[in-house]
Amino acid sequence: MIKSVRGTRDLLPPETALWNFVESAVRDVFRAYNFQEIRTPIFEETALFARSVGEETDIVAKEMYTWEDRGRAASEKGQSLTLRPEATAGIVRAYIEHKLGDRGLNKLYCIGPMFRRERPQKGRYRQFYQIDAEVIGPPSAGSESPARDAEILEMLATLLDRLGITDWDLELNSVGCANDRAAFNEALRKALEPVVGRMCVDCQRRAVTNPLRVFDCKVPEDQPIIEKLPRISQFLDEPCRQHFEKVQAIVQAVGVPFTLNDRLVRGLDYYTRTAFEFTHGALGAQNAILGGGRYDGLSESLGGPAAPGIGFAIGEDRLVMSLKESAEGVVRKPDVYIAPLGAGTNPEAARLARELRHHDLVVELGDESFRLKKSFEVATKAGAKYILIVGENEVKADAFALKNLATGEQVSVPRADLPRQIGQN
RNA sequence: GUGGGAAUAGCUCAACUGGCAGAGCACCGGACUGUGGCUCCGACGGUUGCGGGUUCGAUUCCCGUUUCCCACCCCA
Repeated sequence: MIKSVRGTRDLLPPETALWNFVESAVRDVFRAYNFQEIRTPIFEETALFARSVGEETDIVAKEMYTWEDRGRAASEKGQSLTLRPEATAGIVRAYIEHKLGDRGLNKLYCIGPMFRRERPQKGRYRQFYQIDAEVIGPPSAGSESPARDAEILEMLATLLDRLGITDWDLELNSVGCANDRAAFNEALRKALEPVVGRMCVDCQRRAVTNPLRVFDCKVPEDQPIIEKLPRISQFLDEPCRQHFEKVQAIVQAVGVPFTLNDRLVRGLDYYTRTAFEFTHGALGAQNAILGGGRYDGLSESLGGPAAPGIGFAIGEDRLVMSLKESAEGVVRKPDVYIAPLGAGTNPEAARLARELRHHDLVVELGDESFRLKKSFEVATKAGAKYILIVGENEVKADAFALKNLATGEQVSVPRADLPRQIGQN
């Protein structure tokens, strides 16, 4: 038997209703902030991700689905292509390619699948779904303003509340600009050198490969050492420091609670200044439900105009997972089950179904070969509110037996009154 | 990529130290010929993930492999 490949999965009903619920809430909320949808290809030239996400990141170094395309002629070599591991790079590429800044398209969102070749785990798949939004534009459009950072954060708080996720926590930090980070990294290496020998084996490795990750260490014995390490906040230059303070002031003013976390670092090369993460308990090691930050130099590094931006990605798989227990009854059950009864009643039943569906009712249609008992069982199992019996007597009278399956109340309803009768409650 | 756990009916899970592979739910039929849910009865359902080994005999023990889960790495 052929099965779905490692790290991929089928999304089945009724869970798909939950996905649609999430996505339509997202579209509603984003619309209120004047975001518009963009759909970019799910594969791009490999170079795009290498240059934006960063050659040295794990994503690019070992987690991408990359292949060599066929050339135009059989003998010709094709270009290297990659399934997108994240959305920002493609959106910024489209922004540059279509000069979206000149068209005033500064607020974009995208919902779709991403691909990373990681070891699968709960809430971590090789094809996973992200909801992504970006504010990007020329500095003259205010895209560099702390007001944009704050607007994004407030929008996310609104979205999570709207989805019924109440126990979230917003963690906020600034990772500064490139210069700040270089100075900080240097200081961090120096500070680690004399103490790293007393730390856990993981930290000893991190100190060499990725010193920033030392801050993620959970070993209790290491905490006193980590507490004394330099923080990025001490290395922010004056513009970055002011920017971050203004972001906090606005977020505070609109009443969105947050925690400063100067251990919060981002893995992708292009991030600058504001970095944030919304977390949610009960998701195991994958407690981050969404994350994002500013990427002021990304457009230029891809050969585009100056276009500061800030964006985020929501892990939709995890979001849906955290919604699962709380969200019941998202599926719309049939308003009515039509039960044709006896040979030759199918056509009349089909006519009735068509009429009722045109009235925006959800209609399930049985078959004249079913015994009435079976029709009742099927209707009940489907969760229909009403069952409509289309038998010989009814067709002759042009009035149909309509029974409320919850109350057991049954009445004869003239054809013309059916939509109104069924549409009630 | 590393370490650990798991895999048995559509679903959730049993099966003692190696001895006929089972239950609940679901599904289908009947009791009940144009009236559901409840109840009762019956039927269906399996290459025990896959491949090899040990054994008279393997769901059980061993080796390999695949997938899922947990934790790393990393990240949304």
